[in-house]
Amino acid sequence: MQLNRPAPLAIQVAKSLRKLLQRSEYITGGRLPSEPELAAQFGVSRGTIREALAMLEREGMIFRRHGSGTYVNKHALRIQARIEAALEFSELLRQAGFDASIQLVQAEIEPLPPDIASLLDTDTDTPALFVKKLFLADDQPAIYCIDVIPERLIQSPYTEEELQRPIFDFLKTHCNESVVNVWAEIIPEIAEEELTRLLEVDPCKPLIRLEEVSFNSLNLPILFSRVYYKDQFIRFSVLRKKV
Amino acid sequence: MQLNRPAPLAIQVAKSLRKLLQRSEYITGGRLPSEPELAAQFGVSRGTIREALAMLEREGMIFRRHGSGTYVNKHALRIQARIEAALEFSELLRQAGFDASIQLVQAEIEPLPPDIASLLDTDTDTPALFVKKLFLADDQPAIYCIDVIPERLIQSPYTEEELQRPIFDFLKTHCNESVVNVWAEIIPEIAEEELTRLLEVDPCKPLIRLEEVSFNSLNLPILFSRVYYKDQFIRFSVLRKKV
DNA sequence: GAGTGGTCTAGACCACCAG
DNA sequence: TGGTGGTCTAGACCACTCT
Repeated sequence: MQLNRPAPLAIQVAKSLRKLLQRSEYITGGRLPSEPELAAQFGVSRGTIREALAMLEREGMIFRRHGSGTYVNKHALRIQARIEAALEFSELLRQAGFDASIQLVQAEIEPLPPDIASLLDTDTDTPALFVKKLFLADDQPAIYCIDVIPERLIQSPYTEEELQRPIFDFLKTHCNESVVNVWAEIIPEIAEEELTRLLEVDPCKPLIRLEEVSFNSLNLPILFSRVYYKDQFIRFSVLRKKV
Repeated sequence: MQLNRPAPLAIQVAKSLRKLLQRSEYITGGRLPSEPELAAQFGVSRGTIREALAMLEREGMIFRRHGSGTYVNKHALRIQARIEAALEFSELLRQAGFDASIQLVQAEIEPLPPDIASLLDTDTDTPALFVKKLFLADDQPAIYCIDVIPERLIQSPYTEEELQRPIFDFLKTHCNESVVNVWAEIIPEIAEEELTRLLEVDPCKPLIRLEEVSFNSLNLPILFSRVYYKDQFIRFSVLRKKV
C-alpha cells in the first residue's frame, strides 16, 4: 500500500487561501495581508507564501500590485469551467451545477486509423479499444466522448461496468498508467447525423470539439479522446496573458 | 523617457533555453543538463534556473522526471496557437505562416448594450467606441473582430488610420492604458448573414467565437472584444493539467 | 520614509532513479 | 551509492506605492 505523503506546503497554503477567499472574511477591501504577515500566520517562509500566491494568481483568483498589495479578483467569480484544468466529465458537470450520469454507447476493438495512430506514436491498424460514452446533465445529453486506448496497454480483463467509470480510473486499474498532461485542440463543429441523435440537438447546431492526447509521466501518449460539448451545458473559459 | 530595465534573470534564461531547444544541439537524447550544471553555465543560482524551467514546463516545451532529469518534449512541436497567449491578431497569423493584413470595416460611437456594459463594469447606454476589423491571411479573410472601448477612456483625438493598428496600441496611445490580463469565453458559432459575407464562408459553417474582457494592471476592465476565427486558418491548442 | 511586492542568492535536506 | 529534481528556509537588496 502506498502512503500519502503530505502535500507541499505551498499547495496546502494555496488551498487554505482559496477557502478564505470564498468566504470573504478577514479580507478588508479585497486586500490580503502582506507576504511577511501571511508567512508569520502560516508559519512558513516568505518564499513558500509567494509560491502559493503565484498559483492563485495563475488561476485568476487574485492580482498583485508592486508596492501596494495583493487583492482579490472579483471578476473571477463568473467563471464556469477553466479549460486548463482537465477534470473528469462528471466532476465538470457537477461543478457547473448539474446532476451527472453516464451512458455507455459502444465499446469495441478496432484497428487505429492513420491520424489517431500517428498522434499515439503507434503504427496504423494497431488494434485499440474504442469507448463511446454519453454524459448526461440532469438527464439531458451534454457531452459525447470517444476514448481510444491501444490494446497493448491493457494488461488485465475488464467488465462493461468498468468502462462506464472515468477513463482515467480504467487507465490506472487496467493499464497501470496515470495521465499527467493533456494536449488539446479546440475545434468548432456542426452537429450532424449521429451527433444530432446522440446529443439530441437540431441539425446545424454548433458544438465545441476537443481533440486530446493524454500523456503519462514519461511523456508517452496513452490515450486519444474526441469530445463534443454542448455549449448550453459547458462553456469553457481561459485566462489569457498579454505577451 | 522610460528606460528599459533589464529583464529578470529567469526570463532571460528561459529565452536562451527556448532558442537552444529549437536548434536541438547540445542536448543528447533530448535531455538537458542538470540544474546545478545550468546554474553554473548561466552563472545564476539554482533557484533562478528552476524558475526558468518552470516557465518552459508550463509552455509544454520540456518535462521533468524526479530523480532522472529534464527532457525536451518532442510532442510540443505540432502546436499552432496557444490559447493562453493573448497575441496581436497580425502576429498570430504571421506565426501560423501567413501574410497578415488588416481591413477596417466600421468605427462608430454607440451606446453600450446591457450585457457588454455589465462586463465592463459600466452603466447601460454609456457611449462607447465600436471598432470592427477584418484580418486577412494571405489576402483571405480569417478573423473578424469587434472591439468596444468606453468613450470616457479615450483622452485624445484619433485618426481612422490609427484604428487599423492593433487595439492595444490604441489603448496605450489614446487611453494611456495597458492590457495585462484577458478573460475569454470559448463559444462555438454558426456563421450567418453578415459573418458569411465578411468572412467569405458558406452559411452554416462552424466558427470559434471568443468573448473577451481585457483588464489593466489595476484589474479594471477597459476593453470588450468579440472575435470570430475561421478554423482553417487558426486552430487553438491548450495544455491541460490533470487535477 | 515606511511598507509592499519583485528578484536573487546560498544552503540544506529530502525523495526518487539509475547503475 | 551518487546524481537528479522537489521542497523549504533565511536573508539580502531593489523598485514601487502611498501618504
